[in-house]
Amino acid sequence: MADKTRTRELTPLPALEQAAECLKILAHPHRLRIVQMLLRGRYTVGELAGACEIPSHMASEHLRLMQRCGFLTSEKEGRKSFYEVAEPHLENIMKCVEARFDN
Amino acid sequence: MADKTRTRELTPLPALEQAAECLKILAHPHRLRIVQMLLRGRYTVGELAGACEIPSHMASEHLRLMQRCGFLTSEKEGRKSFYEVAEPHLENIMKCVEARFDN
DNA sequence: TTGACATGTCGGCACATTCCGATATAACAA
DNA sequence: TTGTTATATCGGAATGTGCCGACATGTCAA
Repeated sequence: MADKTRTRELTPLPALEQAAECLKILAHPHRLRIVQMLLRGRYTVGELAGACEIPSHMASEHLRLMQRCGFLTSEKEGRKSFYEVAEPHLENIMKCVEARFDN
Repeated sequence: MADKTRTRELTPLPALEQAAECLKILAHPHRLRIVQMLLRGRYTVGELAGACEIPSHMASEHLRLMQRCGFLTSEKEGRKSFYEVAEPHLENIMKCVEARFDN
């Protein structure tokens, strides 16, 4: 085991296929903004839609997509739905994105 | 400036659009493997194609795509082309992916 | 009840992406 | 030269995604 950096095993292809699917879901400006907001708190569909400047039924579709793949969870309160982050690794990936693209 | 964690500015939408384009390019199992290998060394099209188990002309297309967006650079040596990583942030993002999807 | 509001779902058009065969170019060997 | 190897590029078929209008559901207020 001379040089761990060079000889470390490669991630198996099936795992990379999973990773690619998750990245594809994240790879959308409105979904990135939604995740960024939800990492800071709990928001309704309408609030997230407003922040993305899109109609709320489209925010609802993005949220459904991210809920189906385990990124988010939701809770109904009256006629509002509050969403929050369910996948803890989103924070790290978002930090990478911010480190590269903020300012 | 009470709570930096909650009140930190959101990344502006144009920056998130750029981020989404980069993530979309990364969001492919063969391209992830290529990046993972190139983070460990310098490889030819044929070597990368072999590792991905795809024909080399398809590896060539993935490499061209990642070169156009600034992820990679290439150098010709005889009839071979060696590729290497040009965007330093790829290492961080790849670490996030490995932390979540390895094993 | 009626009406407004918040969210969710459906159908379809437009566009992008993936994959592949075929072909092109350029380097090397015989 | 001819043939082989390594890489790159083109065109098209199949598939996927984003976006939008329209509609459905459920909640609250008057």
